[in-house]
Amino acid sequence: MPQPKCCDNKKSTKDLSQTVGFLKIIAEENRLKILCLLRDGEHCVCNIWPNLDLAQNLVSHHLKVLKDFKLIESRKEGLKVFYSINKKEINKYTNLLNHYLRSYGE
Amino acid sequence: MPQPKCCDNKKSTKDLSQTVGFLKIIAEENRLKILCLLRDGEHCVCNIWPNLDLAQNLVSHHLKVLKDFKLIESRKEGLKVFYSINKKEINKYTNLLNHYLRSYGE
DNA sequence: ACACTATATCAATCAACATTGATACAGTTT
DNA sequence: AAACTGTATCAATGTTGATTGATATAGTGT
Repeated sequence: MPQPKCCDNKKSTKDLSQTVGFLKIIAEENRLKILCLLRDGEHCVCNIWPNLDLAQNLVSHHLKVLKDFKLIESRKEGLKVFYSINKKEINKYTNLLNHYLRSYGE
Repeated sequence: MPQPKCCDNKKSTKDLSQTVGFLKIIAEENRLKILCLLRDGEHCVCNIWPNLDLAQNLVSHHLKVLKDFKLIESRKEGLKVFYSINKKEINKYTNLLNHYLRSYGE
């Protein structure tokens, strides 16, 4: 895979800023943990919440941040809301990021 | 590679928080750009600076943040200071991070 | 020693973002 | 319909971190 140029044109500038946007979202302990928790499939808030030493409304807030950025999706079932990973988006950003990190070689 | 557990023990808690620390460092446009610029080898500040639409002291500041976290190293030669990637550390954190991101599969 | 160049540091301000507390809403059970 | 449960929203506060402006330091050339 070609290495990204460093903002020497429009495309690479956009790539960098998208990547940084993604990084800002996941550079938060609780949010990264949420993503980690959702790896084995969808979970309702009532299941996520107890795993994060946080107030309920804060969990809700972080879920919203992740969802607004499309890293997760939600589905309502009765009173409960189930969240799951949006693999497509996560992979998109992971690939972008790997452009920047992977190529340092040994 | 085994997937990291989500803070259900001391080791995985430390991994997560180290990863988040790394993410916070690189989740800044200018810093990620600096890392990107340094991929083809070492550069002096006088070379990095013009690539970042920033004041000189700010470039210096971001370099310090990266260096304090050991993501880059520096070498002085006369008046100039040359910075380069600390591949070992970058790879360490990249691997940690990949534990969290890579495994979402297709 | 003096002027100059490259880089770093420091205090102050500003902006972004996480957290708190209170409250709202939607769906369920009685 | 009233009470309850699970989740979301909102305004206010607090904290972290980026930026600015001014100044310092270290090395170089005269």
